[in-house]
Amino acid sequence: MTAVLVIEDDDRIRLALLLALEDEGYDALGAATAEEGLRAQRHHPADYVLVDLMLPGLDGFECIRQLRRDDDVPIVVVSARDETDDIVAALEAGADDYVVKPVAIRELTARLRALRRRARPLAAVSTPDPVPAVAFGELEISPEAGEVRRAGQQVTVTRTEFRLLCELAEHAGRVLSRQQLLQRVWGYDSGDERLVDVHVGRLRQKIEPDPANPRHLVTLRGLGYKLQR
Amino acid sequence: MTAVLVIEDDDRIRLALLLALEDEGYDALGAATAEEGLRAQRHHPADYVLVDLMLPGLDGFECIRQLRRDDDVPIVVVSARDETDDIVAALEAGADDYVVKPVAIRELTARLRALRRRARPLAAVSTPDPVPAVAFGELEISPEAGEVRRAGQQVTVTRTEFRLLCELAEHAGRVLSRQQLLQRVWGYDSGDERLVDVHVGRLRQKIEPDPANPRHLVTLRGLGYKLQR
DNA sequence: GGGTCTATGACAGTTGTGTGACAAAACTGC
DNA sequence: GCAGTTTTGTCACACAACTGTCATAGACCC
Repeated sequence: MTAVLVIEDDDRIRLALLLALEDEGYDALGAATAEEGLRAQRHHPADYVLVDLMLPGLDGFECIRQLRRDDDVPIVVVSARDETDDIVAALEAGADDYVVKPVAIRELTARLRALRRRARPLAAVSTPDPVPAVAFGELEISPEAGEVRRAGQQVTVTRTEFRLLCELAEHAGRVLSRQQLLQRVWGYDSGDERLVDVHVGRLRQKIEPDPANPRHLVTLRGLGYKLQR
Repeated sequence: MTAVLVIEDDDRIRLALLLALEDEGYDALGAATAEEGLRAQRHHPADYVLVDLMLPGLDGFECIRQLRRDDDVPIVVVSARDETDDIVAALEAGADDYVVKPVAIRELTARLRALRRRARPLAAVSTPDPVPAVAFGELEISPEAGEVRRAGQQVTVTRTEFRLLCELAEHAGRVLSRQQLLQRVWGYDSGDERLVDVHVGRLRQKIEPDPANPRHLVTLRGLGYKLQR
């Protein structure tokens, strides 16, 4: 599950945020001070950090700088102050986004998802030999690791589906005919083209937000299939 | 230099943004409509795109979706509307950030810099080779991608329409008789010439701004059809 | 104004695509 | 090897999209 750390000294606001985030399906954790938050993040790294600016002791700016020193986690400032100076300073300190309280939980989670799309896949940073991942907006394909993620969520695809997806990804934006796919994915020189349809259908069930209206794995009638962002 | 594309229909706001961005050392380019912006980005990709939501013709949301389809460029919405629904919809459509007008230029550039930190180094790997397209004035025909775009906006044409269009484009500026088209597009040595009319009509519905007064796909009475700029 | 040419809406036949059901094949743990 | 599970390929059918024909109305030319 996706974990969020909320660093906010006001108990009521922190609690409200935590509850709202949990309602949205996040695993939310709170900290009342910067020090506490930094410690928590060091020991149990969350996937996102929300941080207030006005904190007792170490303030938000410093908290962001310290977080950034050894963590690439997306940081969103949630502050009551709507001053350009604060916004600029927070972003310069290393924050990724800045929203002004009170903020609708839907906006907040939408911003988290937007950040998720940009967040570096962990592997690319921490693995000495980076896995050549391919990203298509919400879709991430790691051919080496043999895994596929949609909006950060890992989805399990079968080997055939994976090969099919890779083949399409390799020629992203271009149409591949059913014949070409049969050839490249299955190694068949001829065969029933319906086979491709079926596997495309199954793949859509797994990687499309709305499989009935595919946005990435699209059909080009009479031509074949194409993968696009 | 870092290039920014500003898609905003209000001339004064666009100009103000462009000047301010240039002051900050960016190479700023403006577009008054989504269509114009999409075309600009396709031909001269900028490093960032700022886009308004309320645009004449194609609106901002659709513009974002189309940009995202084959571009990983950071997109920031600059809108007068401060509604949660708009913010969520824009972010879901693929925007990376959303700021409310009027916005301090310092905040905007700070947000751009924050986005740059996140800009996917993977982009180079994941961005597919640009799909070759034949440009024809406002029209772009791309056999590889199996698509046709008018003013940057994708239009779906059927296979027959596509072949017909290609045939006309190949002999752009010259008249092709119905017989010639029947021969080349359909492979018929003889047949009802009305068939060509019908398909030309359907094609016009899709690619002409005003299908009743065709400007590109014109009739030459008694001779045939011609594609012109 | 009459003849010719063109545009277009309606329609039915055809083709292409999506999908659920099912059985064969491959894999798994024992 | 065996029983249970997952994956794969085949098939049939329903549905959607496309195509070509036709009829009608309108545009154009002399």
